[in-house]
Amino acid sequence: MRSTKNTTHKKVTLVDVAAVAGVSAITVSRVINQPDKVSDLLRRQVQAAIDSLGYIPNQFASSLASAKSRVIGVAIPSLSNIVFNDVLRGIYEVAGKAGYKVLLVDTHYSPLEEEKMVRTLLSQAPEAMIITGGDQTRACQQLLQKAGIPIVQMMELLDQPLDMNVGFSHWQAGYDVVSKLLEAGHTRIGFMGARMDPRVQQRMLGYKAAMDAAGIDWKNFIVTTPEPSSIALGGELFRSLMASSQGVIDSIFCCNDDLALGALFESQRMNIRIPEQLSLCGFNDIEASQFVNPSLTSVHVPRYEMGVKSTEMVIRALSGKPIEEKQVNIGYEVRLRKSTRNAK
Amino acid sequence: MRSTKNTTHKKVTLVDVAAVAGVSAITVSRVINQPDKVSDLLRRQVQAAIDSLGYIPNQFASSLASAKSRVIGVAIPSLSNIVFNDVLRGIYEVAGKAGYKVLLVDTHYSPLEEEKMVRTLLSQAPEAMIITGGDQTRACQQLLQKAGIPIVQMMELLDQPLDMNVGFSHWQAGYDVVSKLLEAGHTRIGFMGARMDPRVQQRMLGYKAAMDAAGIDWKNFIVTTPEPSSIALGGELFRSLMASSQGVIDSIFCCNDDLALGALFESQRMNIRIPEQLSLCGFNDIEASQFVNPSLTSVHVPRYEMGVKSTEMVIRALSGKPIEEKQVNIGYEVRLRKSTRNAK
DNA sequence: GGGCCAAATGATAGCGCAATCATTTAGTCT
DNA sequence: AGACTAAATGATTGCGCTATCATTTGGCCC
Repeated sequence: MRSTKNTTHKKVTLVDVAAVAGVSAITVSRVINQPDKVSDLLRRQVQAAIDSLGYIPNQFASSLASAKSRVIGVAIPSLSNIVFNDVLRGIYEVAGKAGYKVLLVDTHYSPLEEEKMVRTLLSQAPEAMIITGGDQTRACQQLLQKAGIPIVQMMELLDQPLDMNVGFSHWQAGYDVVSKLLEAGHTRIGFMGARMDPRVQQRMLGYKAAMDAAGIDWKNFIVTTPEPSSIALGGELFRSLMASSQGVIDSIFCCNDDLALGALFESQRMNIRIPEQLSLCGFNDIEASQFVNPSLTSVHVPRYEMGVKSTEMVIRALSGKPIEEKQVNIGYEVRLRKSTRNAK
Repeated sequence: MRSTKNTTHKKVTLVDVAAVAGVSAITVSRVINQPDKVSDLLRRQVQAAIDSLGYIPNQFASSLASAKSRVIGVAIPSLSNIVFNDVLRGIYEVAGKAGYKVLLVDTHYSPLEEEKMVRTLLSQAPEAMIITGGDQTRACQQLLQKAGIPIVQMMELLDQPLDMNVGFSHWQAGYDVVSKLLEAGHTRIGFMGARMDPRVQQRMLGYKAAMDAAGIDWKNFIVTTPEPSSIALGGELFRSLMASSQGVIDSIFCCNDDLALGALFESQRMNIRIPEQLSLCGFNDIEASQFVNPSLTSVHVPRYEMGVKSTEMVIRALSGKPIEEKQVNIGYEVRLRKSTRNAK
């Protein structure tokens, strides 16, 4: 493509802008990065040159020279799981406002994949990282620690965080759910689990602990699968649990709301009345849970707030301000709704 | 922090690796970027040095020197709307496999925000862009065109794409839905719309066109709101539509499944029987629609495939191969389920 | 065995910007 | 008015890497 004008298609650089504005390159740089260090007159002049040339700074050059990327690396285990939507929204919200870009990767619930992704992320020289949970490979943890940047591990409370930690105890939440069901007079409490990632495992361990504490044998009350969770799968697991438990169970704790909704819809098709014949409890409290009929008892988790808090913490760490608490318990709340009855 | 070893905390560079491996810097660079151009011996030697030093390449330096970012910029209107999850999954999948990073921004359904975000994105020198729809500001379009990189506008079919385009006709889909309802004997067809972004507008125009073609007055059959869509809102709009239409409508076309589910759940609470008293149709065909009772008639859209196709197209364009079709109609399918009855 | 070619490796330069330090200008005080 | 300070602006240099071209090495042919 030829151009008769002098507007070649070569990239516009700082120097070009400086030439047009009749100033030095560094002044242009200042107009962009520290506008208050430049006089009004020059600032206007330079801004005009920037606009007329359509100048866009080259972040690579900038980052290379300043050793600052303005990037926060984020690793989540799944893009399909809507649970992470809200977390991401919080992260993007806070990061964006503070002038940080977010580089997001999906680890597909695999520590090995995660290690590879973290490598990729680190080569972008992120100024901080937000990652999910604590089951990184040893190599991955070393990489992260060696990076010497603020790190938040989010979603669950960890015994030995790499750096900072925002989350809640999934074990305790599982324990609490079962306790509530026991209080309401249930005794034969089933458990449905899918994907079985570390957090689901914790919920299940909480379930088992509470059952053990109540002296109830749970051996025939559990169905799990490593498959990714879905409403469809919830229906299947429900059928399978009803079959294997010979129909004696009086309630089910589902490891998440997808499974619980699947179970609920399937129970409707099987003409099993919820909660009269069976109480149902989910986890995460997604929007549908509140509106489905009967409304679904679930564990509400402040996901958006978790994203916000995680991001605020890394940004605070970057600003050099002291961090009050390296570990933040963001909490949760068991919300009893109509899918669980009082069986006493 | 002092270190007695010679492993200072200074960043490890290519030169350091080269020194340890006893080769020149450029050879290390080749081991990383064009391994087959280096002899086995040296490659192993260098790899050992890389591993022992924990070297991670600095992408900024690399990108600056090579003028290649290996980044694809992606702009979507909302992180909370699960519809984009599937699209993103497709994008990340294909991009990741081809060695591209994805830089994602959320435009909050605002062209102005989008323009700002596109600016940010462009300063990262993405090699290609995937953006949503066609309602960019004029300035934004100019920026994009000036960037001279492959661009896909996805989600809807556009009359004048900036470059490439992957999507389907929301107008036609709206028209088709109403046609099916008419065929099934419905005449008083309502419309519920939220957010009213360009694609929802198109669906509504399709609805109106089909109603006009059938000679049916739709004036009192429409409720819309600029608020973001949700199940809760679906319930509210449903009540409002039932009130304003004086209960004469025999079916409702909801602009998406969230609204439809909200309407369905609310109708259950209001003891309105679906589909006996009222047919209900959604849009997008999210997973819940298939499993809710009664199952929800909806318009199935290949979202994952849309993400995949969009990304494949930009990558193909980047590889210099010719593009068969600059515009791809990804299609859709009206899936009739139990929430719509045959009223004839 | 001399000459030739391809493969392997290296030396040099520069990508576009900001850190650093140097210089100029304007402002203030006595 | 002179001396000093702060604010504004500029010159130089290098961030870590890769493109480009130059050089070396080894293999092979007649």
